[in-house]
Amino acid sequence: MLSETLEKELGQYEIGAKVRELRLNRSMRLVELAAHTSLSPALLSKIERGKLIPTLPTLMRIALVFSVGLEYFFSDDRKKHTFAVVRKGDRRRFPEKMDGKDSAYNFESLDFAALERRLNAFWAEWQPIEPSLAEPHTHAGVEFIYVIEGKLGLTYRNSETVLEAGDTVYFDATVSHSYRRIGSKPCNGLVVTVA
Amino acid sequence: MLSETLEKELGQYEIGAKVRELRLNRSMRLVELAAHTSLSPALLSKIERGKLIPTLPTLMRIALVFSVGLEYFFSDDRKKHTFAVVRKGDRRRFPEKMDGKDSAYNFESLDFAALERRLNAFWAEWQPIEPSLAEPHTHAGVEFIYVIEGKLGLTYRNSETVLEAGDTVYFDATVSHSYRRIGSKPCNGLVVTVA
DNA sequence: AAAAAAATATTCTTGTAAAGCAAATTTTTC
DNA sequence: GAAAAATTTGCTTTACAAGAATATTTTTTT
Repeated sequence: MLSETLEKELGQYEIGAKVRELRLNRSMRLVELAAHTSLSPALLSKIERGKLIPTLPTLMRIALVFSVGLEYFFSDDRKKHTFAVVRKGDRRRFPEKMDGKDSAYNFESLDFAALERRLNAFWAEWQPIEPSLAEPHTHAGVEFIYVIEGKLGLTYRNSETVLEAGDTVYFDATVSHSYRRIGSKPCNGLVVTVA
Repeated sequence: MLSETLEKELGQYEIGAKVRELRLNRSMRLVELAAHTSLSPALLSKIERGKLIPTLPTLMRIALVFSVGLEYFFSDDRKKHTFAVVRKGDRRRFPEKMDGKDSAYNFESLDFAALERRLNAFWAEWQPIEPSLAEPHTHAGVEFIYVIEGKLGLTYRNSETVLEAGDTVYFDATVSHSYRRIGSKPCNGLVVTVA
């Protein structure tokens, strides 16, 4: 029998639902898909209803009919991307304030709440702090920074890079990184992450 | 037996190679991975060498050990994301110039040439033009724009949205879109695309 | 450099669950 | 409401993934 958590982990992908969606989008019958894949309608029915986990060769046959890669079944790219505007004054600002004292960064989320969370953007304002207080952090995906004004120190892995207005940096965010404002002039810019 | 083309199609993903890479990156032995997954070293050996196609539950067990999703094995995201800085003065500018007259946009690529082309960023400067000359275009993925200064008109599908300094917009780039500068003051901003 | 140890690979066997078949049920059409 | 079409369910078969044991290769040790 399949372990409890394992079944749940696999379930999240909704492989069957995706197959059914692909098929119905082309108003194809089970028998037709069966013919194209050399599989039985019964099998396809079970797969679509999540009653059975297909083998990879079987899933590959299905993928070939619909001209999708196997990654289709293991990611959530059935994105309904629309169109979203965030006005300068409508940005959600955070953090609120950390027990009285100001925090090192102020971020304003350019928040595309309704959308798939693949791309996240922030307008950021960096406050002057002790370098030691700049907490290194790590997260999934890649990060991209554009400095609009001021001077920003970015510590990546061990060494610090100084970025000035108009400079850009791109890096793997799974490696620990931290930033700090350098100098007395205001420092802000754009932070974009893609997970 | 497995069909010829089917085997080839599955082979492209190099599932085994990815498993081995994950394991060796953590200098883990087959026996250790076997212990963590409750699978036999022999089985893992076969999988890594492509001698056997694992079932999805088996692959899921492996994925869980390395904290990756199953999509890891079906896409080419074994990204060698390093760390890249583009200085303000080092941007590659384009277009050069279109037969004498200036073009509607000037883009400066914040070019991460060596990296996987998932995220592309540009610094853009929009010139004043006749609305009719703003060619609508379309490309894969999503697009994100942050207006640094000036007033930008973005036509999406049919209607135009006016963006001012600090405003942001995000949209599905597979829908036709075009931009134009509004007013006499300079207009520029950041354009980020994720394909 | 040889021997010992460790790690990986191969072979053969077995058990499980995917895949098929055929009958039953549900849904659609006339 | 009957007939037809499409899908689902239960049962059976069978392919092949997974394991155990053995062999080979690689690495380490003295």
